[in-house]
Amino acid sequence: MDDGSHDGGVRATASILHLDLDAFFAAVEQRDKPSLRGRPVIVGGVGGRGVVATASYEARVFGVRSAMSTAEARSRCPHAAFLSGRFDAYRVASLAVMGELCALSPLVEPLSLDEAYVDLAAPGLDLDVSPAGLDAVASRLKESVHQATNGLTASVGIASSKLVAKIASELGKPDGAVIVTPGTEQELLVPMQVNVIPGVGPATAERLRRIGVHTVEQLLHVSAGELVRALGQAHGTGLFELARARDDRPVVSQRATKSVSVEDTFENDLVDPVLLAAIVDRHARSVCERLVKHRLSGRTVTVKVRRHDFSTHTRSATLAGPTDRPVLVSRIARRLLGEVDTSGGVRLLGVGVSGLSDWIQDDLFAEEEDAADEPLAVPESGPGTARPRHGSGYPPGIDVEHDEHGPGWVWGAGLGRVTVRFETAETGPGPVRTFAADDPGLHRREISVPDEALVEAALADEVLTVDVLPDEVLS
DNA sequence: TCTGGGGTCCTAGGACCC
DNA sequence: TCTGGGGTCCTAGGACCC
Repeated sequence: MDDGSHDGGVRATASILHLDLDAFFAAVEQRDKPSLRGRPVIVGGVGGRGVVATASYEARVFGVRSAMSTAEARSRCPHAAFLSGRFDAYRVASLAVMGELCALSPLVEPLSLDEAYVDLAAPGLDLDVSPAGLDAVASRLKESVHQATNGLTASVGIASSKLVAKIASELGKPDGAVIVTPGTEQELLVPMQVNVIPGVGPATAERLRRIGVHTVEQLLHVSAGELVRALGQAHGTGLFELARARDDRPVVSQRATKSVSVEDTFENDLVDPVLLAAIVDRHARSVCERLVKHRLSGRTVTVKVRRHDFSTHTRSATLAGPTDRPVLVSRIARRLLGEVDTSGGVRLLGVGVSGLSDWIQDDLFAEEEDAADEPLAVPESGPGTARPRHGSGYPPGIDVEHDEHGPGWVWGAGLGRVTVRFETAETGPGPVRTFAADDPGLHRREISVPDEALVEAALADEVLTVDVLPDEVLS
């Protein structure tokens, strides 16, 4: 590759901007409630097991930091205002900020409610990236964020890479802007502690300390091989490059969601299995609500248990096809919970779904209504594309995940036959049967017929999935 | 005074297939 | 009869980020 840049793909111009709102949650509270201005404000969990999400600068003077337990924050700063947070308000403010960023460039990558990267050299954009030009960009942006949010301040870093832009915005805090001239990145990093590099947390810092590394300068003297030995392949080679300010990660605007989860830490440890199962149900419902809202479904259900001693355990199971059904997620999650010893008390309980698909059968139906004359496509994904339907008279105790495409889909596809595959989560694929597609009672009647796989599943209280597939897909 | 909730990515071992 | 190696999927745990 010969594009004039040989520094691990780092750009020749400072065209990546990182914006970070100052003490965001606390700043929104102070903005909306004048009596809090100039006072220490701490937003986070206010219960006995809460932690600090954001401390205002007035509270930081007393040593209060993010991720500190609220109990410790109270002892350090008893006169602070402790607030549990108003996420709707934070979301509104965040959207306003992201709007200003999108006005600056079409390529914006939000990292959280209060942080984002912006590509100042996005295709079609013709910004002045000279030092004077970047100064103007930064001050105009800070001003427009201030306006759009009714008074919030942000810090801005601009550099030739994500790594350095982020470190630069941190240096600018609060309410500042730091522009790093291309070519000077390395000298900026060298005197810093290794933990300024994003990805170097307490565990990595401790491993580095053990090989005598505290600063970036010292990190430069460690070979790639030695770093890989100490930190593993990905982290080792990654850190070797970052220490040299070599970072060619692009700004990526939309990243797909990989998982959805809900968890809850209890004021007191719970032991009652009935209560725990009820909480699993509640979490499963709320996870599925969010899946539906985002038009997603997922194949892998995970239960997370943090026990009285803070040890954390997960159990997961993967279905043949994706689901967004609370009863199914709940059923599996309950079973997984049963595999964990909870007799000593449970501190935290969570339910998550991953292995997400962005399609569900409802999408297909909706499209078909709009384009009824289009040939009906069979989803490439194969099994598990059918939308579940409730109350179809299955044998008691059997939960059917996938069932019955309905006439609009399978029959409209003009196929002569459909294939039904019986499958349980435990035993894998069961019998495969083919039916004439024009039998209107086919699914209901066949599924009601006692079938070995069905009976076994019912007796074992297992999850049953029935995939309805056109012949071509199955073969 | 013990350690939130929502995520992402990585590692390592085993199963399974070619 | 013995000996493989690579790729993919799944599971459990851990580090890290805001």
